[in-house]
Amino acid sequence: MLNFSISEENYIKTIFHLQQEEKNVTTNGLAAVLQTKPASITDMMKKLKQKKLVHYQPYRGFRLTNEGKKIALSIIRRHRLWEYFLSEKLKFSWDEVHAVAEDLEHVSNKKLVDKLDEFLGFPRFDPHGDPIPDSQGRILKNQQIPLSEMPLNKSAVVCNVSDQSSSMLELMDHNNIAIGTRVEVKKKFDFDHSLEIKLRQQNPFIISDMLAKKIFVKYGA
Amino acid sequence: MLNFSISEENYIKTIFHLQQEEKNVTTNGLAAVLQTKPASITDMMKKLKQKKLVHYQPYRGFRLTNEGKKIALSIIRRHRLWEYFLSEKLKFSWDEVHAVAEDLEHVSNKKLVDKLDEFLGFPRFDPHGDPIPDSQGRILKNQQIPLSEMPLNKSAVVCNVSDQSSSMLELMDHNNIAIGTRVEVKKKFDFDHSLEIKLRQQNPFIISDMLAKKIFVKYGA
DNA sequence: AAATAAGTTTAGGCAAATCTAAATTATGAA
DNA sequence: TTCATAATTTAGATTTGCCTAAACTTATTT
Repeated sequence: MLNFSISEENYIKTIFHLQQEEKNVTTNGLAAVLQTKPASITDMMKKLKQKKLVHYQPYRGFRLTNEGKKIALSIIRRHRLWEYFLSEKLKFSWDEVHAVAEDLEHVSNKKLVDKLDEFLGFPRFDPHGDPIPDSQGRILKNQQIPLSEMPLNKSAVVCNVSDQSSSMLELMDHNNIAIGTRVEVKKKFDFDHSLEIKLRQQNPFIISDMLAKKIFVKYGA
Repeated sequence: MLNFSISEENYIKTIFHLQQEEKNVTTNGLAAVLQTKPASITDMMKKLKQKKLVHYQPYRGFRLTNEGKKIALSIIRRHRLWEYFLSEKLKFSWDEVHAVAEDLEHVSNKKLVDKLDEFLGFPRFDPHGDPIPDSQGRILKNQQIPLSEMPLNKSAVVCNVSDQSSSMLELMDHNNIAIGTRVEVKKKFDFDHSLEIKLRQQNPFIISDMLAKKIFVKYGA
């Protein structure tokens, strides 16, 4: 596997995430996420197409090739292993790890990454609950469901948050919800789809549908 | 302290090391070490002068300003902390850590570096025996002497190796000499200044003057 | 089906970091 | 002191990644 620039890696990684949602990734869509201009996207797509990392026809959007996906997974592996390290070993709070890992993920020495994995005890989920690809790029699927889809009175644990904006994190923090928090849905309101939830040792309180859709939980654990 | 490009950081760090030896660093000298062309050095010196990181007059060589030295020390701090981490925690062999740390050192997040320092227990020497600057840029001086200058029959510990070429490392490895190895000089030969040395549980053997000048030891420890 | 709006690409430029080749400055030997 | 050589700088290109503005394609609306 060849070496890629930081810029190329950021494009590849972001396309990977975007194409989980939509069939094809669009120029404007990617530009918005990468905080850059559509023209820059087109330039890079030409380059990545030439390197056979994306399928791309002008005006038709793009997707990663299998080779592109492999590379994306190796970048995501690095990112999430560093997040785990920062959280578990350096005691960063879980909302700080992402930004720091954005830099560390571009150090692409394979031996470093594999030894880090070993040092951490081969964790398969990062502090946000996202799966960490193994050295072959394989990921375990954990069947997470959004809080909004939970049945009433069944206990589960928060394992993933699909929005890492600071406004989101602020709200989570204010409500004392974090990765690992045990939660139960007590009631659902038809009017605005808001939910009443209960955390351990706390009185129930109400959260919006919008928030509940972004908090993912897993039974057990 | 502002942010610098990877390229700028490599120039600053290398000038710092070179100016320990010589009064002024030269264009050709720096070009040789950085594996680049003299013209590139001149370009960068103009930029670093403008940023007040080097004293530079055309044709007269250059040195770091105090500000430049501060930045150099922070880069060296990162480099050596990562070396320590790689060696101590990830079990890299001591001749592998340098190359990997070359990449990690450019992640300049201050909180990351300070937390890493804390996680490692605030070590003050890296696996090569070089001092690690603290968060204020202060370094402990350890009085190392080259093996070639040791008195006879006095025991000391290898703590530094001033040449990290693979040919050097190969020779060290072949002779079972590593950082931390306890060593004693048994005899010095006037003819070619070669030395007979003895390691723990081994028969004495002879090494060249050239090698002995590059291996540094410290008493005690 | 044509017109318009939205999305995308092209063309041309800029800054960083590098290069080669030519010009300039310094140095030390005769 | 002058001159040849070595060291350094300048001038002009190149590559990467980004930009703006203009041109073009696609999709939508009437």
